[in-house]
Amino acid sequence: MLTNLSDIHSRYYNKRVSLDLIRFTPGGISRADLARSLAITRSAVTTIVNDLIEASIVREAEDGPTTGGRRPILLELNPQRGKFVGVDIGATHVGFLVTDFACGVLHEVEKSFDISVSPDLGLNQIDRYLREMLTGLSLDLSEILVIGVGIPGPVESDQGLVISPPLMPGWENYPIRAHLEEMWKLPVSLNNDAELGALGEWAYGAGRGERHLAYIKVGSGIGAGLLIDGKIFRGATGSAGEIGHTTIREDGPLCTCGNHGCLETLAGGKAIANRANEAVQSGRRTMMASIEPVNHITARDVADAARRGDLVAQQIMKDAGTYLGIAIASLVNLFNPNMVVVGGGIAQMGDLLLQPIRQVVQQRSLRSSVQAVRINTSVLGRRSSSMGAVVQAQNTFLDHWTKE
Amino acid sequence: MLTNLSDIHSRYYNKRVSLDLIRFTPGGISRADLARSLAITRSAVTTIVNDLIEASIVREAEDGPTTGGRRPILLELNPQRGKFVGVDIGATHVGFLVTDFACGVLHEVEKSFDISVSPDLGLNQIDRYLREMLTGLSLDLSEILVIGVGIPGPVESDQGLVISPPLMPGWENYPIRAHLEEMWKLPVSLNNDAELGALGEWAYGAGRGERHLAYIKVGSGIGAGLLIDGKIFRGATGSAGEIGHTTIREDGPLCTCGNHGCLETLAGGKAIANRANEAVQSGRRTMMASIEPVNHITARDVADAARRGDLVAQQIMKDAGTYLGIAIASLVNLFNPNMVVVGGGIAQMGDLLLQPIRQVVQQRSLRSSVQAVRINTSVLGRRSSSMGAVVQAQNTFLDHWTKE
DNA sequence: ATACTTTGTCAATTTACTTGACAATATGAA
DNA sequence: TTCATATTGTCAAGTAAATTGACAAAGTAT
Repeated sequence: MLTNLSDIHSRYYNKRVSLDLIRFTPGGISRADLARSLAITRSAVTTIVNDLIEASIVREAEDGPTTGGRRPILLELNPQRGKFVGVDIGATHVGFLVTDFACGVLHEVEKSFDISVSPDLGLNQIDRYLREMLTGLSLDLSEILVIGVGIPGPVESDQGLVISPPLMPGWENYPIRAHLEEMWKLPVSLNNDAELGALGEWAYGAGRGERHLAYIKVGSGIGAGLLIDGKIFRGATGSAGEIGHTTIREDGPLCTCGNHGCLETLAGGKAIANRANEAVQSGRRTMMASIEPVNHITARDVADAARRGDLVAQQIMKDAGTYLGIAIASLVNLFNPNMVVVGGGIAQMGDLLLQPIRQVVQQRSLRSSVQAVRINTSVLGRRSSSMGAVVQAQNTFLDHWTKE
Repeated sequence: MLTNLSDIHSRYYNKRVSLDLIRFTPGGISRADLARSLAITRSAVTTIVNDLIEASIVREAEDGPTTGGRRPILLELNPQRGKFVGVDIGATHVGFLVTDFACGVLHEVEKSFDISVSPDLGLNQIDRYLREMLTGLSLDLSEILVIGVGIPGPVESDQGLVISPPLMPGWENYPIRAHLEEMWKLPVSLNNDAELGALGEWAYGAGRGERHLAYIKVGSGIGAGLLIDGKIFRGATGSAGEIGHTTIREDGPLCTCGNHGCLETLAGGKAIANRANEAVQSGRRTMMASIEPVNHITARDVADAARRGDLVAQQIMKDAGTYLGIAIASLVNLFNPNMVVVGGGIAQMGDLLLQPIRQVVQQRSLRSSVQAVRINTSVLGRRSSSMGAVVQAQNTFLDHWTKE
């Protein structure tokens, strides 16, 4: 996050960064600490913080631990300043999160969804889900400050649309953000779901405060979100981190993108399901053989079986982990992150998946990069992207507020 | 380059960015343009520029092209403000560049060097080369403002040393920068050579002004330098861009790093030489068979033969290009750069190398990323790293000056 | 000529920050 | 307890980097 001057005018920089430090410093931060972090005097911080308190954005919390002098007064966001909504649009589901101003979760819903319908139909469906949820909470749309939205394709963030998304071909160049802002009469921030997962885990999950973080989202597809200095890195056209279509085995299965042996065809949710169905059909001894209807085993079934000790399922997960490891090893070599967070549905597997990943990375990556990187599964689980969407919504609000 | 506020105090930010805009805007920049870029008023720019002119850092150049009103006065660096030296330490050679304050080249030398000697001996050798060169130019060390140094290993830039460098094992944790500053009584900036190549090509070469740039240096080893928003990206431990040890073929040749089939063993200078020697030994028809002594064909010999139409040599170069393409395709997917510059000795091959690279990237990378990326060979040639070293030296000087 | 633009500068004002002081708390030693 | 020392937070006065609003200088278009 830590704000960039290309976005914010230099005049308001210290005010904006103070807000970020208050938002993301674990255990809160005092005025004196702010002064040290910003390299300005305590007096200057006093006037900045007075501004923030007067605008009801920040409030004083309890006193902090002493260090041999007067106790510091810790500062925190004022949860009552307003509400945010985060929407995580997936290929088959859409998740909603309602939070207070400090990102405290007030409500959470997940609904089924089909990304392959037209954008018009899809966004109207999402609109109905959202209004239904808010009605149930006795909330009006106008009480929401900003809505953050995540979507499984490369986002061109200036224009608020997706460009050449492999998973959602019909949505190309559709003005998603403009449509939503028109529909809801609210500011909307639109981002790629893996980017948001990275942001969510960085802010409140497994990667709190890590400088450079990569979040690998393994769902139907596979994508990575990259955070550099706590800021989302999008690349030239918003498709940085699209590792799902990296070739891992040239003689591998055919992918929807036209190539053979993409990571997605080897370690994605569908790939895992396919391999399980093949195993059952070829008559191997596995508890997955009893799953009905025949040939409809899902990735989730494989994960369940693996957890219950099924050797065939475990081998499938281990293979998927190895393929993921190959891609992550090359990411670690190129990007040298402080942390890699593995998320998406598959991440619930925990060590069964992490162990082969860690092993391959250890073997294939440069020593100095391996020593620096922590590899773990997501802490927020299916919430990471919608949580990231809320953080981006909060960002949008604070950016706008700071400018005036 | 474009300066980051984490390095520079917010008070001096506009002054520092003005300098960068004056340095790197092709065709110069006027006060009015500065005001627009910085989003401050022309009055404010006037006082900033007056400061810079009074310090002899900037001067007024000729008038710019009119746009229907008074002609703008273009600003440029004052070449006479002082001199910089750039040093590019390679595995087998060391290159020196002496420039004026505006990075205009005054002198250039390349000497043979052996990185496998101890750091003490190596740095003393470099010291002798430098003093010899300056004597020849009737220059005293004290007339140099800053010396920029590039080195073929991952640099920990705070401490000014290399960590676990595959190419220069004896140098690990040796305080290189401290030693040089002590020896020369001058400020020294130490960076990885591929990073500097990227910076050099970005500032004055094939990638002028590109937002996100990757520079691939193919020499004895293979490394990449990454520029994000015109700033060097080092990663957590300074080893971002170390793609030489990415596994390309698991059944490939053994690498010095202990793994099999690293990119370096397939497309590096040594790999190319090895394949040529093998071809000659196996009796294939090639003009390289006449090279003496037997079994001592170098990568340069292969390049020469390929350029003169030798089919065996051309096939070897094409294969190397294909392997490089595989690594670059995965870099393009992950990093989504605006431009990839291929440099190092091998880059002189031009299209013979670029064609297979472009073809593989086209085939293996995401469409939206491929459309955005330009792939070209270096313009500065063997100068790119030493030029980048000078740019970093200039950076160091300007950072320091701005703070006081 | 006249109207219209754009660039660069000046004096007066605003504002973000510093300086230097001081009160309010805390710890630790005599 | 009492005193020295340290840290946090605030206040009034001063500094300096910006703004505002004016204007001259230098160009183009009609």
